[in-house]
Amino acid sequence: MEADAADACRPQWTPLPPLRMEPRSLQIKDFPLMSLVRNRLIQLLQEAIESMLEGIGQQPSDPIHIELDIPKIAEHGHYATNVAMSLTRHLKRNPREIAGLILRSLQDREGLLHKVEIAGPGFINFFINSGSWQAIVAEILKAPRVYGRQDLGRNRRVQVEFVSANPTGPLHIGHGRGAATGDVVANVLQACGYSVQREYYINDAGNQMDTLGRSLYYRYQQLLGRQVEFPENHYRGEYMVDLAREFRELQGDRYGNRPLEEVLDHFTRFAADRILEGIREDLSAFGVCFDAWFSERSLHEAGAIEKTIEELKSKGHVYEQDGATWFRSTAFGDEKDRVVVRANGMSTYFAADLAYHRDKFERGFDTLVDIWGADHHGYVERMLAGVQALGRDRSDLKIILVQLVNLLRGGEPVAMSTRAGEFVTLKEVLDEVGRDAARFLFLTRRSDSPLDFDLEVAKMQSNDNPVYYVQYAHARLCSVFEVARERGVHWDQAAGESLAHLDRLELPQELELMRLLGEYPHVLANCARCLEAHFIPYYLHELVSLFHSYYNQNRILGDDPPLTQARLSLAAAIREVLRNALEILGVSAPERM
RNA sequence: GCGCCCGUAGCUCAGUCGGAUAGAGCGUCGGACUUCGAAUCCGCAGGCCGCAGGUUCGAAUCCUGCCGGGCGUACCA
Repeated sequence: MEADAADACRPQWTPLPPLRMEPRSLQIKDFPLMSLVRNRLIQLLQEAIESMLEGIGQQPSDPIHIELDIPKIAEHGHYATNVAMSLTRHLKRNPREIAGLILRSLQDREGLLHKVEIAGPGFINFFINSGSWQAIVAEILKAPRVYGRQDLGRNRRVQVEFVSANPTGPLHIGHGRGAATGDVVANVLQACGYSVQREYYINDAGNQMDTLGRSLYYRYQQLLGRQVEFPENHYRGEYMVDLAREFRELQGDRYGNRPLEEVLDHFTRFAADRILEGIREDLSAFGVCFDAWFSERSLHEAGAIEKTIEELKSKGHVYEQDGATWFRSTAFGDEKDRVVVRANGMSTYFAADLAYHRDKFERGFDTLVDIWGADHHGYVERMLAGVQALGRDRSDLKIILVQLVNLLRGGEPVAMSTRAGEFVTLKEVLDEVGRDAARFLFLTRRSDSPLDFDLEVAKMQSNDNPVYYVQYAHARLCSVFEVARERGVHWDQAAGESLAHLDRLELPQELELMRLLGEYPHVLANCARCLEAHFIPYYLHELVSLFHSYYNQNRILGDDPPLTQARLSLAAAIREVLRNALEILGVSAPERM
């Protein structure tokens, strides 16, 4: 069982090679694999603006942020920027005049640009040379596995903590969404040059653990035929009965006559361990692995909570009132101070959380990312207050709230009540719809937006299901190469890498496809900046949609050998980007389907 | 009551440090397989971006108020 879980945990695709770079000496020009055209253009603009400011005797004030938009209208160019307009205030000149000054200083030595113009209120529109787009294909073919990787993170250490479901029951579909989100955010951060650790926090302390142990104990008693009443607000799910059965098989009937107090610990441990094992298995099946599993109990055992409260006390952030110990979170913007030690001497869950986050920082992480269910949003402010009281910056902790999942079947809501123990587990969903569809659907929504998850749609193998739309494109591309081989057409990959024949790619759709391929690194960078995954599915949809359209109108394998070579190179580049992006999503890229 | 999030096409949703004429899927309707995969493509229709003000060259995006929905408001975990 243990070995199976570990195997399932191993990715079935080839893992990405580790990022090996010297973190210190990095310049933009060292990263040709970032958005090739986009980043080069931004660089040219930066230089132009600096020299323009110098020319008119202005200080290059705050770092100038250059935003490059893709205009909605083709006549406005491939890229457009509004820097001239955003500089009006500082330079006290009108935007079109500034745009003119910038263009005068712009030095396009390598011939990136075909045409530049000033338009509207002061936009600068750029038209890119076809050759620049074609170079993107060559770059992708040279290093497809690392395409999109970049060094935004400069190796800064980030920890992503996610799922962290209480070990009191199996994971349900909502946890699945959190798992997919956390996993992909971590993948993205890794791809963007952060050093990432994935951690699961196990709430294995507190009242709920006793409740868990008692729940098992009572179910066990019932199995032995005792008339015991199962208490309200205990864990009534069917899984608890299964667990009792399993307990009885392994441990026999000898606990039947033992009083609860004597054996509670034993029952609790058994239940928690077994449930946690199940959680691990479910996550493995979902393709989610953690680097570390952190036990709340270990904090208690190490006295970390007391130490944390001591530290807060020494910094003057803690006071006594009504017999309890309070953390003055209002000093950092929380609406109300929070109890850390109750009047009965027990510390609160929040106190453990403070200790936990203190521990994370002590382990050397520069930034912490917490992924929480949106029902915990009321805890965000106090946690941020805690981080600040511990001497860190508020921005060192990023809390991502993942909204709840509404489970539907054929448009009808599926009743889910945790209290009655009737909920749809992640495992059931995976068994029914499959891992690829589940992951993809979880990720096609902004995390802060509630998600309708329809089981019927999810398992539908048709155009209703976006995941197959994307995978189909990949399979189709593979099939093209298969057919080429059958016909004895040899694709000269080396030629593609060296740009040979690529100048034959000049159809508007081809240029647009190449432009999109070039945007991929920028999509990843956006995901890393916003800590959001959903841009990737949307990007994939756009890319694939354009490809399908192109494919239906043009033949890749034709009777013009150089053109065929060029199109095969383009097809290969698209396939590589699809594979690359799907891998980040944890979704397979099938060669056949 | 207070706090957070959300109101964009019939439905589900993108639009993320304010940009030019508002985007996609699904659904409706009509077309395209003798040709590299029709799980695909092409076309038509569909909008006071919840409402009202404000900020400015410019607002779906920022601010204020209201309306509607979700969640949270413990010396629970």
